[in-house]
Amino acid sequence: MKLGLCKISMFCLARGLVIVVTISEVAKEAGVSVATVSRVLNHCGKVRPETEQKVKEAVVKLQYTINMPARNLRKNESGAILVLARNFTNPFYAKILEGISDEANPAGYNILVSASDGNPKMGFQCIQMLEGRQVDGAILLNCTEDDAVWLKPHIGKYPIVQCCDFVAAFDTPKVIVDHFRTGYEAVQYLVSLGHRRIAFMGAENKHSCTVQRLEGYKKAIKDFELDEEDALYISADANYTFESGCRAVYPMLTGKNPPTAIFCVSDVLALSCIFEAKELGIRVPEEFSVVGCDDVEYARMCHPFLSTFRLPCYEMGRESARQLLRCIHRTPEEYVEIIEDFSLQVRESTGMAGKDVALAVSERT
Amino acid sequence: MKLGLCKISMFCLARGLVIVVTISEVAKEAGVSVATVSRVLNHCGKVRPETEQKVKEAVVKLQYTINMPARNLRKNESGAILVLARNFTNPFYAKILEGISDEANPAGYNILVSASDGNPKMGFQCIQMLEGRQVDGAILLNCTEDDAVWLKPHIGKYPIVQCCDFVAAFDTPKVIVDHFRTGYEAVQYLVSLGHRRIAFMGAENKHSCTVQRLEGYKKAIKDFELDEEDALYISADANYTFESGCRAVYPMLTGKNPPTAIFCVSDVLALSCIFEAKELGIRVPEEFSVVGCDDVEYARMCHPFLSTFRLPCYEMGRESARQLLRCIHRTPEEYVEIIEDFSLQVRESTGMAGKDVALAVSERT
DNA sequence: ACAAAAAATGTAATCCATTACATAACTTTG
DNA sequence: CAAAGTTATGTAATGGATTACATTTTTTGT
Repeated sequence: MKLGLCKISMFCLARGLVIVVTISEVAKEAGVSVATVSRVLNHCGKVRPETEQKVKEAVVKLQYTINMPARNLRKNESGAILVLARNFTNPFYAKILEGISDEANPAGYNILVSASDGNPKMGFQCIQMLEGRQVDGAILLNCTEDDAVWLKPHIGKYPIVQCCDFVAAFDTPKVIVDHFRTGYEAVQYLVSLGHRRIAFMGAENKHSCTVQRLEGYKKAIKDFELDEEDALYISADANYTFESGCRAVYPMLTGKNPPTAIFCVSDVLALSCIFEAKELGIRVPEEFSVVGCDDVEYARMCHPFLSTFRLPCYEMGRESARQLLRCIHRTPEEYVEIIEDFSLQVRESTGMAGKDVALAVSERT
Repeated sequence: MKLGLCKISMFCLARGLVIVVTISEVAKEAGVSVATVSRVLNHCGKVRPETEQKVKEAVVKLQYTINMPARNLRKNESGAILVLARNFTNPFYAKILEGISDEANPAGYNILVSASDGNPKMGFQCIQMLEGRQVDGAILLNCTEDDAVWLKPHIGKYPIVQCCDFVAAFDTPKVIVDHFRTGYEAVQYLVSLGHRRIAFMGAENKHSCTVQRLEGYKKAIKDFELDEEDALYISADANYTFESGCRAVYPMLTGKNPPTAIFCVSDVLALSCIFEAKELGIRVPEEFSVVGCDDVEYARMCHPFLSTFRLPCYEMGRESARQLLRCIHRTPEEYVEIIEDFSLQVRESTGMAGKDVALAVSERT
């Protein structure tokens, strides 16, 4: 780290000189009472147009701005909502966040973010901020059973929405996709291509998307009477990192009787499978098919383009915010479990089982 | 979108029943004055250990939590900082955000995020939140000349730090890398591999990283007496999208006398060049070398691994937060321009000019 | 044991906007 | 033109914590 040219910030001096203009000064300037000023500011109550004009002029002249903490105190609200996620480096969460912003900002709410990094301090933080009235509600992106300790006693007390990953038993609005179905349909799709040995890559966490997809996968394996072996379930680390995906899939690909296809609970993991397969000289999709989940933008940045489930992240974000605002404004709907649709994007990382057929297929698409 | 099982939220009912415990109730319970309770809560002033004990017990018994808006009003602070960026979908910004959080959270500050999407409402928002005392300071990730209108009159009035992209003329603390040098060194490096026709891919924005890299590039082109042609400068869209990168590089690669190397102002754009080259049957790096910027994790997810400049995003985030907190606490340092180091990660997307030599090199590494 | 110094605690003002209620000004109606 | 009804405006309480200053209690020194 290098230090640049010397520039002394005049900040200290300047800061002390800021004169704080309050509502009563505006009132004095306009020759009215504070109540009238407040009424103009809040567009409520009856004010004679000419009075309103005077007030507005005074506001401009004195460059008045509302002191939000004061208003918040009086109104007992904060005008902010909390978004709690494992991390925002994941483009998947970033997209949800975008949706939340687009819905909440126009409604006058600010977004506070907090990355829990998967550890349970999350609950403490969250409750802390709700109790401290720093936020009016929270959207949880990675709720798991582990959160019962802190969440259970507070459900119904504060506006909380579960988005994406969730725990069914917690009675909050939920905006989710049917993860079980993704697992089931992934297998179904691969079976339709002729695969019989299909692996599953999860992650070392209790996220519902991981857990339920595995269940869907297992159900499908049973239903279609496919090879059922513990060796076919592997796990990357809790954060779905590329390296952990490579490490997890390597022994499977080099062992005897490897699978001909795999379903991964995230795109990054799917990319790691494709990468590792290529490293080992295994052709994708001719010899090994890979299905991912999320449809991040990187899924189409190098060949083979990834076949993956597209989840409506942005829309889920918006819907979560919508639900949360309903709770905050005490107008929740009767239906609080909203299941968004997903769709399988068939691209280049999947093909028919058996090389020759596969080649023919991949050439056709 | 489908609606799930009917679950009526009991939220409405429960909410109304929350009894608000105030500091004076705690005082009464503990048999002391509010001042004493406050002193215990803030760990300031002298309080007899046994009194402190009584207060703490009362706090636990009544489940008291501080009303933050009230405290903030009195202390004239918000305990929050604003991070303004074009978007957080970009992993580059997400990483910076992570650094900011890790520094600011332990110091008791919450993080408010706002995606400006590159439009000038940004300034309005930012000033709005500072004036409204909703945040104690702001970190700007995409400051450009366009922001002068709103920013100039407020510099020194509010704690503001420029991170990453910046405008030199705005006298705020800056945490940056020397973008000019990245441009220069990219060319220098490519020249060392024997390249003489080197292109540059920028973006349709005024970000300093785009602008200054182009300047560094041009200077190097002059210094090394290389081919200097307008046709060698191309631009992707303002958001550095993959598709726009593909569109921009296509005519160049298919035109006559194409370059043998290109330097891109972002990794996603570099990946788009590699992609497009491969589509056209141009081998990377044997026939076409590509250098990126940012070193996002996707740079090493498929071959050829991208040669790129690694910027210390996380550390820049931390340092920005550190600087901002100094401003907020009125203890800015004498040096407010902090230049972080970058490093070129030489990987597989660059090679010697001329196929045979290039092959030899790529095999060696 | 008593004055002086130090420590602990309490009282009340303060931060600034909102809003219930009171009052004033203005219309309408018979 | 007065009474009743509307509409506009003002007064003062309120939200819940912090903190300067005042007062009480404890400790120290002789």
